[in-house]
Amino acid sequence: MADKNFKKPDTNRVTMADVGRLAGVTQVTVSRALSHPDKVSKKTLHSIQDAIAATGFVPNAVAGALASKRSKLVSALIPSLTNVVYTSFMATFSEHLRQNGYQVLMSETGFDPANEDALIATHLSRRPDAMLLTGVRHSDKARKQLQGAGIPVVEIWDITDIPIDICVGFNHSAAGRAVAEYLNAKGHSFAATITADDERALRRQSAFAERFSTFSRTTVPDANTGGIASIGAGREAMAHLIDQYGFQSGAVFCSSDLSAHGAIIELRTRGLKVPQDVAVVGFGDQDFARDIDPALTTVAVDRLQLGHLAASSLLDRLTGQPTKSIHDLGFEILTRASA
Amino acid sequence: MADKNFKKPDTNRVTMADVGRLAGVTQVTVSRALSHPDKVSKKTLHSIQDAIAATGFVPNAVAGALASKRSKLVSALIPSLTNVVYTSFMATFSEHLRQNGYQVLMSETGFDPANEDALIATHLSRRPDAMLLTGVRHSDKARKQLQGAGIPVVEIWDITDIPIDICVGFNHSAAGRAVAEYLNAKGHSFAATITADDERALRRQSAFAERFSTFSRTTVPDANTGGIASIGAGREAMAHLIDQYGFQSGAVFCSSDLSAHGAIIELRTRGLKVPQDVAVVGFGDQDFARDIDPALTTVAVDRLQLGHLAASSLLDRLTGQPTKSIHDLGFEILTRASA
DNA sequence: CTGTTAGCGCTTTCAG
DNA sequence: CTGAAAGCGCTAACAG
Repeated sequence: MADKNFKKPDTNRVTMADVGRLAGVTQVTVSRALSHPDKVSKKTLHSIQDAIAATGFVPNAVAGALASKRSKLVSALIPSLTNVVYTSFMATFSEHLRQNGYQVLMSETGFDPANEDALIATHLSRRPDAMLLTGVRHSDKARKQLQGAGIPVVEIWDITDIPIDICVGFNHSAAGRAVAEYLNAKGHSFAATITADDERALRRQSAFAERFSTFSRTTVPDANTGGIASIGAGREAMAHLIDQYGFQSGAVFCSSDLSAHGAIIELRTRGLKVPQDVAVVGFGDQDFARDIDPALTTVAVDRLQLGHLAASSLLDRLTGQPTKSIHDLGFEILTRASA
Repeated sequence: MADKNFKKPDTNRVTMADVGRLAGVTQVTVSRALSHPDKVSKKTLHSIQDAIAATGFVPNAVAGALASKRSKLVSALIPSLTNVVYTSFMATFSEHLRQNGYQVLMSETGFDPANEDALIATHLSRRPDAMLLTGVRHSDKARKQLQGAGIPVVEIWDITDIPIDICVGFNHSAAGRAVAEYLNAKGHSFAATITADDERALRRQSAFAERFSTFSRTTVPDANTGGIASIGAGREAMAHLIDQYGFQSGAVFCSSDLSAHGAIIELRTRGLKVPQDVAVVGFGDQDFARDIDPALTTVAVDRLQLGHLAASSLLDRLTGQPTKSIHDLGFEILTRASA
């Protein structure tokens, strides 16, 4: 809005035509030299390369994209930039795509679903060649827009029978149930949960609570940490469970390793022993999970695999290869000291 | 390379011309309705909006950028996507820019400086309206390319007298010295450091070591954690300090809150008390610093302010406002329980 | 192997 | 307030 409609101080931008002039060929030949060097004679190739070096030519990908209808851009919408769970995935994903000549345009959606539609439109205006979305719950409008764009779309971190195009993730309810079974097998008869305000985390929590209560016939109290999981939020939630529910023995299933870490700190500060008094299970298997004391029992998802699959299935679509559209990565409970 | 030169299945993309046809005006009027709605009559504005809704038109920002020479894109090169220190800054930065109609194209440079030049070129090919770089050490080639692009550039996390254009950060050597003085004032006569392989971290470390040794007349052993700071790396480094140097009392200055956290865990696991036996100082004031036990004494930089200033000074340049080119944010030692 | 000819879908003058 | 004309810098056929 504060847009001054300011015109860029026409930097003497070098074009392919300029390079061509210097090398004694037309602009088209320069274009060819760059994209199909084998279709150009060694001699002209050389003089073009010299001309490029001399002029400091940087190709204009904007013009290229307009002409070719391929932007070599992949849009990625993730809930949070500061959550390592998402960014570590993105690092793998981006790297894989970059190696194939694509750049990733990433935006944070936050945890407000309303935000997503607007962001999708903004991203589509850049004419990305493909798009990555987090989760499988998207508005009808979003689905329609994406279908209209006619580009490959991958939805990650969750699975569904009816993906927009491709999905790669795992079943969150199944994960919640598996943890309930694990803790029951360990002989726990009381359990609580610490959950962030995230749709998938809530699904794990409710599946956990439902299953666990079939074993213990007690209800499973939950402490919600709000939007973002953190060590601080985990401490607070644990404090709440202790103060409000007198929770001093049993097991706690946290929606994130971070809040689990916080819960452990709070328990120890109060003189409670982990896992003897309270067992703690995290989620995500972040890098620190094995390094804290006690080492954290948690649910692991192969994020590397996730990043690779998301990228390679898009790449397959982009190159016309056949691809599976539903990838269930599963998960694994890693037993460590905390539970 | 594996590029099949695959052509996009010509989705019947709606253009401004299509919208115009439906609304009974020319393409130009549609363009105006979108960018200068006040220059179009209420009536045509309405019929255009209806036509847009009916067709599901999404403007083509690629064509727009080519014609206007403004991409509304800002490139950002950061060392690591998984380091909260950088991403929390980016969240602020991106948000501020988005509110002004810009999108941020972010890439990870890693800690290998050689990578940067290639990435800068790739980014410049998208014709961003501005660029953000991390640190103030850049190759001559990079500087030249950036100057040739003629766009505003902001360098963050460090300061220099000769920024490419704008820099906003603080003096890392001064921070290192300040911590040395702080620990000396607390009466410590032995100190060690735990440092990641990061140019700025190394500068803090060497300034710290130099200053501290003028007080204590002992050398300051350093344990290098390699590329990325983490809790695990901090534990290992602390173990190394204890095992190799018999370091069981004194103070440790860590280049990151993460490694400091790891150091504390290692110390406690070995039965050493923090801060009674060993005092620990971190760097960065990450969100968890106040939440761990003992709460972490650390060096804080106002990341929010950093994000805002980086964005607003670019925006100032973009709108032709005068702007300071060197912003020294300073830093602050936050005294908590660990040192 | 190289050049010619047409656009890609917009924004920007300049007229009316 | 609206339209006509001219490109932005490149890629994609098609000739030669």
